[in-house]
Amino acid sequence: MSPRRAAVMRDRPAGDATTLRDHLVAATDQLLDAQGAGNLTTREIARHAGVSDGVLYNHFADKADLVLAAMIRRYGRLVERLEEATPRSGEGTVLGNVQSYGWALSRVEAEVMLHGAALLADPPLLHRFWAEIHRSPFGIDRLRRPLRDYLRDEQGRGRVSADIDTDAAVTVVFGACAMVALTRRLNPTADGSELDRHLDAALAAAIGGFGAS
Amino acid sequence: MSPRRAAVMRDRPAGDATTLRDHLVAATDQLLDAQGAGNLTTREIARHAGVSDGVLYNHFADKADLVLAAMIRRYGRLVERLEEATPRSGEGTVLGNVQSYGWALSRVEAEVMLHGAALLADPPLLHRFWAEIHRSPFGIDRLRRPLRDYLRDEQGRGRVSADIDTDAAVTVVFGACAMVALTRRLNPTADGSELDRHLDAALAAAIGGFGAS
Amino acid sequence: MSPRRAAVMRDRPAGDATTLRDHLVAATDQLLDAQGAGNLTTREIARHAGVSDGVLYNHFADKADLVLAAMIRRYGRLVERLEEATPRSGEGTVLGNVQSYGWALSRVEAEVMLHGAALLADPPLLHRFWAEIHRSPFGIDRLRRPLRDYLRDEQGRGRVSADIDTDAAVTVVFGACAMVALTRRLNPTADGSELDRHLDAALAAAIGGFGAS
Amino acid sequence: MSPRRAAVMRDRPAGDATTLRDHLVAATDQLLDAQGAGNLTTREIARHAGVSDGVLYNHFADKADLVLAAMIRRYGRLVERLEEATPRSGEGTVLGNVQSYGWALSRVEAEVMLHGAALLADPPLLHRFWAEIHRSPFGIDRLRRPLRDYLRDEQGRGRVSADIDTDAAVTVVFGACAMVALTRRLNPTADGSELDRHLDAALAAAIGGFGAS
DNA sequence: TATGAATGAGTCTTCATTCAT
DNA sequence: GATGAATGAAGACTCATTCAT
Repeated sequence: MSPRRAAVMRDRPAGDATTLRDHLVAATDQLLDAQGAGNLTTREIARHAGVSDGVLYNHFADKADLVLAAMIRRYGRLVERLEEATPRSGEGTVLGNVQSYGWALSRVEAEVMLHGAALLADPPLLHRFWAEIHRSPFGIDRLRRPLRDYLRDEQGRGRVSADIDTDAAVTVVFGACAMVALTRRLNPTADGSELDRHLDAALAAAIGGFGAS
Repeated sequence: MSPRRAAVMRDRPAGDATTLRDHLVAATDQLLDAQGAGNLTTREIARHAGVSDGVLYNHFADKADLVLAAMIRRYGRLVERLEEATPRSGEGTVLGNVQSYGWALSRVEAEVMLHGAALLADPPLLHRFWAEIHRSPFGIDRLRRPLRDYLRDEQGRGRVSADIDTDAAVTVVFGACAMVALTRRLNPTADGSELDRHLDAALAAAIGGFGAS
Repeated sequence: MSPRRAAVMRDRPAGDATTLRDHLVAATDQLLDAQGAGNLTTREIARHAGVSDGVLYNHFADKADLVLAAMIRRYGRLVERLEEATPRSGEGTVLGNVQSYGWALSRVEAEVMLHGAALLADPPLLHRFWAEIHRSPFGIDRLRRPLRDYLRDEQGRGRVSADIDTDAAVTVVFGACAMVALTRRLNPTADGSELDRHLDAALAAAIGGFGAS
Repeated sequence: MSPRRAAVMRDRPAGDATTLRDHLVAATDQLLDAQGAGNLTTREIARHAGVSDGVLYNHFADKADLVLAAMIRRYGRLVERLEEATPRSGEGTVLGNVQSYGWALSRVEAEVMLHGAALLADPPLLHRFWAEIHRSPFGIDRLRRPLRDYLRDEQGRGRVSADIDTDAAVTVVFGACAMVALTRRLNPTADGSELDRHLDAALAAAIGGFGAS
């Protein structure tokens, strides 16, 4: 005599432990991707998830709570994607490694930018997101850690200056990639490969240094 | 002979040529600052400007038109503020110059970020903003030009590597400053001077280069 | 299992299958009658129907859609009422039959006139109404058909001239009745029975012919 | 030291006695023709008249007052147009005379119908119109009088049955023409000449009579 | 627990009317 | 009297949230 399951959940294979809550988060995540956070109605989410308008409130305090969960899920996915792109120290050249990591990073940033913008535009939601992120292991720092660790490893191998503040270097790389990502967002019609070359040049400038020796 | 002026404008000193249109833009600008663009209603704007609900439509096609005007005004102010911070080539050290410019830039970016986010979250508005911006001299490039020109001047003096792509270098500086600005936005309670030191370190890393010689 | 019903519908007897949609159409129909279509607000409809302002949009695309449904309902009722008044050929006299049908017709026309006016004043609505009407069997022709069939039957019996265009005759009868209906509408205080006599005279003139034999 | 004249009125030739009031009525009349009475704003009227938004209230109690004046003017024009079409008794045939008058009448009715509809849809305005019309010589009866007088003249000549109620006959003719006018309005794409033939047939049926002799 | 229609506060926008100039 | 910007009361419609079933 278990409680009623939503229609969508009833058709799932027996072993599937996906809860309706997860299902809602996943559906919201997809819609977030498709149309940004601004024009997202609870009705659309319910429709897209194949459930009734009201269930949402059985699993989340309010709409913001659901959107928040979806954004966190999205953040988690992006972190994983980024971790896969982490270069291995000692292989290739440092510049090549950072550049290829930069390409992946820039794409992740372009993707995160839209949702980050929605967050920035909604301070209370941002605050909740921020608090939630820092509860998970490493917090926001987990995003930066792979590159920092890589740079430190290369310092150990003598391929990166020993007297460099690796945290500062990470900021430089993340920043350059973010600038290119922003340009990509602002100019959707821009030549993508030209932006890639610009990013390569920027990372080369940072790694080589601008200062006259 | 002439129609009446809005109640708010009537109390102004005789010489004040501020139009109600300007007044509305200024009021919107202030509210934008105080609460972001997402939760901004026409009624709030009218109330804050001290005028009736409908005036807005005597001066602007619609709400978006007013918000756009306010954002452009804000953008113009920021550009000017930034131009004042442009370093003079040949004086001090390149690193010191870029760092002090970076502090100003980072603050400008922190300020622009909130409204840029609203823009990013509202594609049609972004499109109109973008078109409007590029109609003014230099367009968005005007933001980057002062630093690029400075770096080129220093190249001429032999204080910046001749083989550096100055556009790429600008991207690196803007990016690092933007990262710090973002952190500032995300952590309003963070220690500002620590962020300043981090920015100095990042710019030093970029200018000096990370790569082991 | 099922969602709740509107407060108004909850008090209905168990067997009552009236939907809220029907209830809204009926309420609109009544208001249309009471105050014409020009000054009809969605709030008034909701208030008069005893429901909240927003329900309307759960059942209709927009206000026009609801008003249209109400008008079509009204049109259907009138058509039925008119069909009941159709004379039987062979009985009484042709003049008497047409006159008594004319009385009914004139009253129907007086009633339809107000809403027809609203329709005429709102071309897009008129267009939708027109399209909708023609989807139902017979379309607008269904209104004219009973009288035309009656006249044809009488032609068969030799009680109406064989060389008469029955469609033209229908136009004459409908027109005379409409003129009287209009007068009724314009002079709400006029003596109704005098108008009835005038209508009788008009139909007598048409059936007898004006021309000197 | 006469009062200020509106800009539009200043350019008129010296002898032109047209008042601003008349000018406003004429402008409204034109707009009424172009876009019906429903979507008519005071701003549009003022713009079209080339005057300021506010003058209207120096010459009329409110918008309805102005629209009313325009409708009365329009009514007067139509009456005149119709009077010009009055047939002369004794000439041609009665049927031919009534048919050619009918064509003119039907066109006048088609034109009046749209504004009449607006009137019917706005009872208070209708009431004022009605009162105003009856203040002018003959009132609404002036519209019917020419045809009635013609029929009476023909009765005198023995070309129309002496025992016909000419008022009733006028109702029949006006009605048939109105039906055709309505069809014209409802089916803007309909074949005009087919409608003309239908009207001819209807008038022939009425004048000849339907009843088997 | 799921359902989905009902709720009603809130949004942008229009427009007749007013009134200082 | 003329001007035209200011006024503010509606209007249609949206949508997060509730709740009887």
